[in-house]
Amino acid sequence: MAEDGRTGTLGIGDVARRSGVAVSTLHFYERKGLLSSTRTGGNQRRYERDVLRRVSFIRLAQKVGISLQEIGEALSALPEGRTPTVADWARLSRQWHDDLQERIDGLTHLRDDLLGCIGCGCLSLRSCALLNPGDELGRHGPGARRWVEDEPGARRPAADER
Amino acid sequence: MAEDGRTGTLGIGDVARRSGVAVSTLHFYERKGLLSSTRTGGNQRRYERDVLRRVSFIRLAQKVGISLQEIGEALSALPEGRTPTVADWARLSRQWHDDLQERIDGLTHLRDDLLGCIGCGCLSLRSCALLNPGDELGRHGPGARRWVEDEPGARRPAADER
DNA sequence: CTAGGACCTCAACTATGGTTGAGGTCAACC
DNA sequence: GGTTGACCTCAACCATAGTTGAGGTCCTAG
Repeated sequence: MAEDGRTGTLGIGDVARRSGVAVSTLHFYERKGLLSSTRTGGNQRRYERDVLRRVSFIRLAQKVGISLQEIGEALSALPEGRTPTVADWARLSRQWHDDLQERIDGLTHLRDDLLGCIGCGCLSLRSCALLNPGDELGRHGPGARRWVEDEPGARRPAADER
Repeated sequence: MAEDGRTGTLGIGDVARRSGVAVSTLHFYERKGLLSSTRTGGNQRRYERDVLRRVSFIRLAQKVGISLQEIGEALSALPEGRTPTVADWARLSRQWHDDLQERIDGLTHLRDDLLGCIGCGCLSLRSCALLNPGDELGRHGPGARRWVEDEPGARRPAADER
């Protein structure tokens, strides 16, 4: 379908072409509650133009490393029943901005530690700051909880010590 | 098993406790070729002490956002048949450091764009730098290829235009 | 009025990074 | 020498983020 000049609505193919995401991805986002559409009598999706902004926002947030679930929660916090305003988007993006800043700080910290710590081989030492994580980025499960030395002669923890 | 004082080798439980990763994860890493072990007569794994360094390195690299596959490639590029030296680790970590710096640069760029671009609502404009991606972080498939305006009155591309 | 492209649903499949459980063996302590 | 905890394999399962394909319908242009 080409864009409907009268109603200003878009078919899914239009949205895919104009947003750069695959039709299957739009279906997927809709299943996940990130997008919504109305249907024609023939059961085909019609989108309001604001869907393009939503899709842009989703892709952008993903780049920043935010999961679809979190994105969905943020989007669903938008005022219901009306097209989000610039102010709505700005509020959300400020939140993303802060998250982003945190991630940058975490990575920067990690980078500095990497130079000072692994670079010198102390990856093997229990005192290593990197390996006793502040866990800036530890988003994969409980993750690393404890790291000890593996050099002979250094103090060894008792077997039952955590 | 507690650590073997005579041979200096470690059982999988020791490695798990001391590295902070689950036994199942060590199995998994071994299946993926990231770790290796010898076996006792009773088919139980025995690890050299250097495995702790490898595990630390793997977890660290993951934090930096490197996939297990890439980590495996880097590890397999280590000189064969000998325990990696501090210099080997340093070479690898320098590579990670550079990757990390790139990611930081990308995120920083994104953060600045976020303030200047979404913050002002121009997410909807085709000229938006963010939405015509340099794709610093676009690691999810072909990803966004094209983003256009969705405001009435602006130029609209022909239907067959990409 | 018919051909063909666009669209529909649903199920299955991909890859990553693991975890969980069943069923069985090993080994160390009493 | 038996009990118990640590270990083994293998298969199945979880979540995330989608993609692919089968089988069928819609709709628009010629």
